[in-house]
Order: sequence, then C-alpha cells, then structure tokens
Amino acid sequence: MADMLDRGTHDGAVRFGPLAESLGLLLRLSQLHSFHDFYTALERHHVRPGEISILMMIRENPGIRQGVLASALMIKRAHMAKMARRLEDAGLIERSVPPDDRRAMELRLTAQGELRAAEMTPDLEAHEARNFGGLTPEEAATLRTLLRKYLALDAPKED
Amino acid sequence: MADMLDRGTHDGAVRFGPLAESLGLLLRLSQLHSFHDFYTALERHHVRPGEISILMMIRENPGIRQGVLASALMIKRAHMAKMARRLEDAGLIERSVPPDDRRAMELRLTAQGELRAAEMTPDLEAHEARNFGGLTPEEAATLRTLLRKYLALDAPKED
DNA sequence: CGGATATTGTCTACGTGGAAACAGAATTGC
DNA sequence: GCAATTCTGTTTCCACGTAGACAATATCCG
Repeated sequence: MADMLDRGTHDGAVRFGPLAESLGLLLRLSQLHSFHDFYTALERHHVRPGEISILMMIRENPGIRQGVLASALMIKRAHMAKMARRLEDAGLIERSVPPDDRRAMELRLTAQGELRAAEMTPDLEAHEARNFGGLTPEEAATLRTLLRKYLALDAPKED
Repeated sequence: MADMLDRGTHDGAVRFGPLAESLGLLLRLSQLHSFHDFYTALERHHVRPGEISILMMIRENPGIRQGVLASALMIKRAHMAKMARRLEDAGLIERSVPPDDRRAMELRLTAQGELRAAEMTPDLEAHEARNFGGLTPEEAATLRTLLRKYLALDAPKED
C-alpha cells in the first residue's frame, strides 16, 4: 500500500473538497443512503416507496385533498394525481368528490388500504430503528430534530 | 398564497403522525427543500444540478475515473456515462483513456470547464450561507457534522 | 347576473435516474 | 497461449417526477 497520494483510484479515497461542506449534497447523499435501505426493507409489501408515505399520510389525515397532500409531501399535483389513481386502481384508497367543492378530490383508505398500512407499520418501525447509519441513537434523535427545524415542521397542531 | 413552508395551508394542519419521526422522510423532504433553493440559485449558469457536483468533484480530483466518481456521488455508472458524455459535448470536461487500462475513462476539466466552475463557486457559497432554513448557523454546522457521520464520510474506510 | 381570475385535478412531453444486457479490455486459471 | 471470469463504460428500456397546458369548478368584481 502506497502513501495517501494516489487518491482517486478507489472509492473511499475521493476528495470532496468544498462539497463536503455543502448541506445540499450531504442531504442528497444521505437521502440516497437511507432510501436504499428503506426500499430493501419494504419491497416485499409490493408498494412503491413513494406510495408508502401517501398511504401513511392518508391514514393520519382521512379525507385529505390531493393538492394538500402533494404540497405536504413536496411533490407536484401532476405526480400525485398519477399515484392516487394507481392506489385507487390497486384498491388501497378511495377517492371522492366533496359536495362543497366539486373540483377537489378527497382521499381515504379502503379496508384493504388500512390492512396494508397496518402490515407495513412494523417494518417501517424496524427500519427506523436500524437506520442510524454511523450515528448513535442519541445523535439520530438530534438529527431528526434538526431536520424538522430545518423544514419548519415542528408545529404539531392538534384539532 | 403560501410562500413559506406551511404544509397546513388550510384550516386544519396536516398531521405527519409517526412519519414525523421517519428519518428517511425527513431526509427526503429536506433534500427537496434544499434542492429547490439550490436550483433557483444556480439556474442562470445553464448547468443542470446533477452536473454541478460532477464539475466540482472533477475539479477536486482531476483524472478521476467515471466509475469512481459515480460511486462517490452514489449514482450508477450508466447515468454517469450519460452526464459525462453531455459535459464533454458541452466542452466542459475532457475524457481520456489512460494507457494502463484502456477500459477506463479519466475525467478532467477543460479551460472552459474551469471557468464555469469558478463562475459558479460564489453562487454555491452564497447558497450555502443562505441555506440554513429555520436553523441557526451553529445548528446547521451540527447538522452537517451529523450527516457526514451518518454517511461515514469523515472516517476513512478501509477494506 | 356575467365576465375575469384563481384554483383543482388531469394530461402530455420531457428530464432524471436505475436495471439489465452488452462489448471491449484486463485478469485469472488451465 | 487460450478460455473463463471480472471489471469498465455504454446502450436500451423503463420507472419516477416535473413543467406546462388544459378543462372544469369556484371565487371575485363590475
């Protein structure tokens, strides 16, 4: 093994330079890292990763409208429309037009959707318990808190 | 009109429930939030977001091979091949086959690529300085440190 | 009321990124 | 040396997600 001069010849020896301080890149790489683990942990439920969060959100917010859910998950309405249609075709959610606004589309879980969501929950929690990467559980908790604050998400308002 | 990060744009705020504790979703939302800001800050350079990190990485690691760069940025070789081709066509990078391994492809910035990278650097740094979201600079520094540790980017990994 | 504007979901075209198969080159085993 | 295997980049096809235009509905204002 030579000295450290031959960087760039192996995976672990690449210099990130200023990019190592880029929050955007760090978030991107972390998201990819977490996503890969997430996908392998839940693939056996035959539900796409993006659809999982939709199911869980509808379970927490029955009757939520597509656009509201889309902006909560930071995806576009066009994409939400496709996924909602697919989940409806799969029999997991039900879409209904509310009488007070016939443009809108309210989303609710079907019985089958509830079952699927309940089936996924343990795997989700197990994934969360393992998804610390190189962090201690305390550091992971700090990380979550910081991310929620970064997103200005910490406003758990109760009705 | 919702200009800020108010996911509860209606009377009832959207409840994230257990997903508010999901590191994967928090990372995903944070990455999307950062990405949007990143894109608007650098779109005038006419370089795609994914290509910016490639240019910066090549600048830090001249002669790096496509596959090594791909795994460092956690993207697939197939995709790296396309982007490298596009950057070569744009005259920003130069691709050369090293004599010791004629399968490989070494990447370097052209003079034009160096210029473009130098042009982008101030905007990148300005973006980093503004991209704290709801965090204080100290919290942002902690967040970066935690993300690097999560990715095991600080500790040099040996086989 | 009736026209102008905004909102909601949807559709089409496009860009981004991956999976799998492939060709060429390097390495290993015989 | 030669076949088999492995590694590198590439190609093709496909899934995910967005941008922009659209129709239908709701709201605002004269």
